[in-house]
Amino acid sequence: MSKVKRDAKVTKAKILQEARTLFSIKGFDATTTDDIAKSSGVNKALIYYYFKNKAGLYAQVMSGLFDTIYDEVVCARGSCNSTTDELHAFVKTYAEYAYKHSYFPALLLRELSDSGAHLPELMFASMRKVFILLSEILQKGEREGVFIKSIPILVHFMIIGTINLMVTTAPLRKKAMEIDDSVDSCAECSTDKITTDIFQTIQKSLEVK
Amino acid sequence: MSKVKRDAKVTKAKILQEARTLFSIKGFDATTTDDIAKSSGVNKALIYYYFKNKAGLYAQVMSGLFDTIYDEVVCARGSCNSTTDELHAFVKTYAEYAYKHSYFPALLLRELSDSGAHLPELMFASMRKVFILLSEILQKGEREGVFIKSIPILVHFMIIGTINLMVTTAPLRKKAMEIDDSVDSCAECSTDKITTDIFQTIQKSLEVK
Amino acid sequence: MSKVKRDAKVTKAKILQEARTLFSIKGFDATTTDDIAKSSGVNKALIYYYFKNKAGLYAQVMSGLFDTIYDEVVCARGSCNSTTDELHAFVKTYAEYAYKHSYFPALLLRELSDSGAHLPELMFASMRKVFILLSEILQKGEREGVFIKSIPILVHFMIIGTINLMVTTAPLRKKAMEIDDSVDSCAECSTDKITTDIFQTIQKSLEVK
Amino acid sequence: MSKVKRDAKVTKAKILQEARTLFSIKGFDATTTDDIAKSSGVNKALIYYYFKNKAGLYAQVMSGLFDTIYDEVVCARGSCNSTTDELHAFVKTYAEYAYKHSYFPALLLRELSDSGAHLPELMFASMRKVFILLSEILQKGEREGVFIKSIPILVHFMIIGTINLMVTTAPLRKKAMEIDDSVDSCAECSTDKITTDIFQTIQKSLEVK
DNA sequence: CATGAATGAGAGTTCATTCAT
DNA sequence: AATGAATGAACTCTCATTCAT
Repeated sequence: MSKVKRDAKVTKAKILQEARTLFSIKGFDATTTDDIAKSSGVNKALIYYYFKNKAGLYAQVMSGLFDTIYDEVVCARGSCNSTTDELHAFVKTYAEYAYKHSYFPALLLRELSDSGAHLPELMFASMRKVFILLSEILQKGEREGVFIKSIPILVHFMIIGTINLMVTTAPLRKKAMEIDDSVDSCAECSTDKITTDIFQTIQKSLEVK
Repeated sequence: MSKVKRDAKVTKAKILQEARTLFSIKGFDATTTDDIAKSSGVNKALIYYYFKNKAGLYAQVMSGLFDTIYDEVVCARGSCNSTTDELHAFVKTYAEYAYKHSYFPALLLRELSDSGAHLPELMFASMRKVFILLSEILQKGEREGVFIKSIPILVHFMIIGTINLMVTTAPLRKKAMEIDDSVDSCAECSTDKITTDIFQTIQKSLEVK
Repeated sequence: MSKVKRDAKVTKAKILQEARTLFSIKGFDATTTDDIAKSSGVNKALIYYYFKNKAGLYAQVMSGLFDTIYDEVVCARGSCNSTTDELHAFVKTYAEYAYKHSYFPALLLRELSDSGAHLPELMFASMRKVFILLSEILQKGEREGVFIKSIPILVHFMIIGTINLMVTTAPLRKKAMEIDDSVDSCAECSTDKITTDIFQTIQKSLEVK
Repeated sequence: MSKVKRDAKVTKAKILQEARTLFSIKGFDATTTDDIAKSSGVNKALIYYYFKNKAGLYAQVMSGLFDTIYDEVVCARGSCNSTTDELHAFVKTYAEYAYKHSYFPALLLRELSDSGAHLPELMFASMRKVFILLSEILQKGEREGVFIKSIPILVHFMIIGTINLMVTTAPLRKKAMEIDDSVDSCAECSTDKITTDIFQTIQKSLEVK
């Protein structure tokens, strides 16, 4: 029994958390294992002991993220009483998650911009699960006659593409506004306003006339 | 007719072209100046002679891209005879450009995922010009009573976000389809189909009832 | 008894020693970190691990030297029983140190010829301490009425300037003598003779008539 | 006949002058041919055309210096009417030259700190000529019975060592004074005062009692 | 006489990774 | 479980020098 209680799980979690933050801020390449070790307050070699190497740590960081978001969407969907509501819940949950964990959009966009070159299997599967969820909602709506037939992946990308860009460009848009406010770049829009607008756009396009 | 090339313009252009390709495939960090020099068939030091440093080369590469796309949109807009047409031209031009120069979406997403941390002024200005273009179209439509009031940046991100993701994920979606084709991920959709769908979605959401 | 060396202190000392030698022979710029690493039998990166960068190593090398000389002078001064003796001890100690560690005058002259452009704070402080020591001796002599009032820095530079030049030009003077011995350039003078001569010169100039 | 009169001599002189300044400020290694070319307003390649290489330029710069100082001392000596006066003229001329052309002491000290490793023959000869001059004065004084027997090289180094250090450390001493003025480092002494003090010191030590 | 284009050889520095304890 | 010491392979950037005109 050691003096200081050193729980492997706690240490590992701390490393994962710091890595997630750093990877999202600086990207995979620009984040060094030294950075992560320092932030986590552990020795660099320990990272290799736990995660084999930098790529292994990255993979673990990434796959954790999508599982969380998947769970949240599933959960939110539970308390809906119409398919339209479910669509709304999807948009709302995703947007709120993205705004709350602003490292997430950065990581996702960067990952997708690689054409999945390094995309670990695990992460791909997790990402896909979220997409399947939306597909199910759209199909259900179609069957019920409340949505017209659509191309699910386009709807999906329209939702998450817009939200992700809004989150990652937030500081940029704020800066732009200070320089030139003649064009509204929604620099101070609330998450709610954005969520609503995106949902309405999607809904209108799916509407059965 | 000399064997030795000593034409600054030609050499510079060659470097820029190879750099563009490499940056888009591997990103800024993972692309080395050695790579670029080798691909361009020039001595590494020449890159520094012309572009001061790696970041300088990157900045020139990026701003060149947006200027090109801006010009193409402006050009396409010229032969339109309604504001709705102009919107269509915007979507179509952007989509076609993105599909044709598939390195572009990767570069853009990667850049935006950095929250503009390294975003050179030059590039920011070029990007903004494209956005302003769309804003003008939307405002004109409003004034004419053919579009409802909208949030330009959301419309913009909806268009380019969707297109960029479709382009960068193309190989990924193809791979996914081979594994599991139960959910349509539009792996073989034509540029035209995608353009049309996106345009219609946007149009419906802007429609005055 | 392990074969592999993992003793930080020993390794660090070895690097410092080799660096000192190389810097004194070739100067800061012409000495490469590769040279130092090779001489020390360590990996180049280890230099950065211990000293942050080349300049940091240099600073450590230099301030170490002055601290040593300071200590030696203080020590020698301890066993003196007159202020004149103390002055003699100063000259003698400095001269003996300079002749024994002949890399030192080279490093010092080179450093001072830079007008302190790169002079690290640490080193400046160490250098100054030696000067203050001499100042104290001179002041004490004044108070006691054995020395006339003098300008300490001039006395200091007269002593160390002469000694340093004698040491660094030793090979040059030997070479010169072989070519033309009509003018005595003291090519084979002993340290003792030089020390005595310098001391007497200074003493005479300080003498109260 | 070209439009703009481009006199080779003028261009060469300009390069030499700028090189002298730069070498004295930054030393041989840290001065780049780019620096010199830019300062001189000429193309880099021209330096190679005129001086073969960087070392050649350096050699030309250096040997020019000592010839000048030699001439000035010889000249000053001409209007003296005692050997003591001649000694005074030597100190005075050297000090004034050093203070006026403050790049000179830096170059000299740096050069001497190399133990003449790179010292070009030409420069060595020029330096030696100045020393011989002093030797002659000292010998003459001895013969006349006004000076005691001395070691010429020590007298020489005492004079030029002190002066050179005073000039090169001027900025350093000024800085030191601002921080701590408890010890006088002669930060604001005039050239005249320094010259006088050095001369008197030397004179006293040579005095026949 | 003068220049812009181009190069080769390295220099300092960084970093993922491993070793020994 | 955890650490400081050590390494090898790269990477960015610099610079003296040369080429072609």
